[in-house]
Formats: sequence, C-alpha cells, structure tokens
Amino acid sequence: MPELPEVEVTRRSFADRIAGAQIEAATLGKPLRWPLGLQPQALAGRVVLGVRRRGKYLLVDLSEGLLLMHLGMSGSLRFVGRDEEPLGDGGPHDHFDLQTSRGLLRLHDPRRFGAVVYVPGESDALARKLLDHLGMEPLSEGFTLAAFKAGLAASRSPIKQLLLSGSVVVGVGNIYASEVLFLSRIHPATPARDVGARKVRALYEAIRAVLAMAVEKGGTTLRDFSAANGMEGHFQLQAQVYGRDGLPCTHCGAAIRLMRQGQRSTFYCASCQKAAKTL
DNA sequence: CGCCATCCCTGTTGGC
DNA sequence: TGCCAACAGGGATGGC
Repeated sequence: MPELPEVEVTRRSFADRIAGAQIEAATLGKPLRWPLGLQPQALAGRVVLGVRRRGKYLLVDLSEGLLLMHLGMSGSLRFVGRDEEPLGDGGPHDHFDLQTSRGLLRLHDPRRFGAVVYVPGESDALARKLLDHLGMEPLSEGFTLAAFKAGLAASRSPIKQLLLSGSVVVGVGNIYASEVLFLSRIHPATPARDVGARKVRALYEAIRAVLAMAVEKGGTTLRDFSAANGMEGHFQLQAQVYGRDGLPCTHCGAAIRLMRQGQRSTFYCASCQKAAKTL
C-alpha cells in the first residue's frame, strides 16, 4: 500500500506528537518480516526523541538506539494520544504496540511484509545492510538532475525496474513508476542508460512533482490508506495509466497496455512512450 | 566481482 | 457462489 508519500504523510501525522514520550511497554503480535532484535520490554523507560524517514523506512530515534519500521505492502500505523478515544485490544493483524506516556503507536499489517527492528545505532551492521544501498531522497536538495542522470547512465536495467529498485532514487513504487514514465513519455523497457537527455530531465521533473504533490495532498487513497491520525489521503491519484489497461490513453486515445517486468505489472501507452527521443 | 534477473514471503480481493 | 491469480515491497539468491 504505502509508497514514499504515504510513509512521509504517516511520519508527519505522529512525529511531533510522540516526540518526548517515554516508552512504558512494547508488545509483539505475530512475527513480522524480521525479529525485533531485543526483548520488547527492554524498550521500557527509553524516550522517543523523534521520527525520521529514509526511503520507505521510518526511523524512530530513542534515547538509546532506534527502531526501524517498514510498512511493507499492507502496513499502516496509528497513533492515539492519551487524550483520545483508546484503540482497545489489538486485532488479529495488529503486530506491534508501543505504549508511551503520550499515547499508543500501533502497527497494523495483514500481510506482515512490514517490520520493526531495533538497532543500537545507525552504524549497526543490520541498519547499514538495510539503509546503505538506498538511493537518493527524491525530495531532498541532494537529488539533482546531474546526479540522477549519472545514476541512469550507470545501469543497463530497464528504466522501470531501475526506478522500482530504489538504487538511484528511493520512494518510487509500482504505481508512481508507471505514472512518471508516462508523464515523461519513456517506454518502460528502455535500458536506463539509453534514455535521452531530454527525457531524463522530464523524468526527473515528473518524479519530484508527482511525489511532492502526493505528500502535500496527504497521500494517495487508492484502496484504504490513512495516516497515523486516521486522516485519509486526498490525492486521488488520477492515474493516467496505472490499472487502466485496455482503456484509452488520455493523451492519444490508444489502448493502454499491460506488461510484466520482474513479476510486477507495468502500464504504458505504446504510442506515447517510445524509446526514441521525441518529446 | 559487480550487475542484473528471478524468486518469494502473505492475506485479501477482484475477476472469472 | 467459489476458486484462483494477482498484488501498492524489497531482501536473498544465483547466473553471467
């Protein structure tokens, strides 16, 4: 469910409210993707300093160590303050509770591709394994056209799969990958290094514009995304291609096509998106 | 070795 | 109605 905008919106919806809270208890439900890495009760007494984001990981800084949280494909967080209606006992898909002096942070994740991992610090081997290979943050100052261009030039992978891998720029998931390639008129199977300079620029702009807009609007409500405060997203991503196979292209009217790349669906317009450098 | 493609974890759902 | 394939992520593995 969550791509970068949804993770960022989630972060913003509870970071300020949980900052400064002291952990009273932590409890686990069914196993997630990886083990927590310590006894949950060992977290009691520590203070939550803040919440950062790297790619689709949330980094919950504690007075000692930090928690790496990932929502996988079906995860969501809720934070319910002390002064709000309590959530009550967890359901069958609630797998992590962090009870704090300011309220309860709860991870809900039916498919359990998500994770909560404790590491002593960001230089810890596990933290580095998970975070070091991540590409640039698309909404940061460091994400420049020159750096993006260099990233594409270094890879022969199909551009769609390179975007999805997150090794050049993080946060572009399966939906946004199809959309930004459509917006920049690039055929998804084009080897990354063969994308022409004008199209690289168009793609760069599209990534920044689409992700920034989605964050601003509170994330995409495609199925049932809601932030940790229960607010639903209002960026009804008017998908131009995603999920529209067989329907007419909004630009030229040709039927949108569906192809499979690395076990994932890619939607595109064969007439608008060509390897050639016309734009 | 580095790069790249494939595989797979899982519960839910939409389409047949 | 019931069944089955597909899925909004990404680490692990293995081939070249």
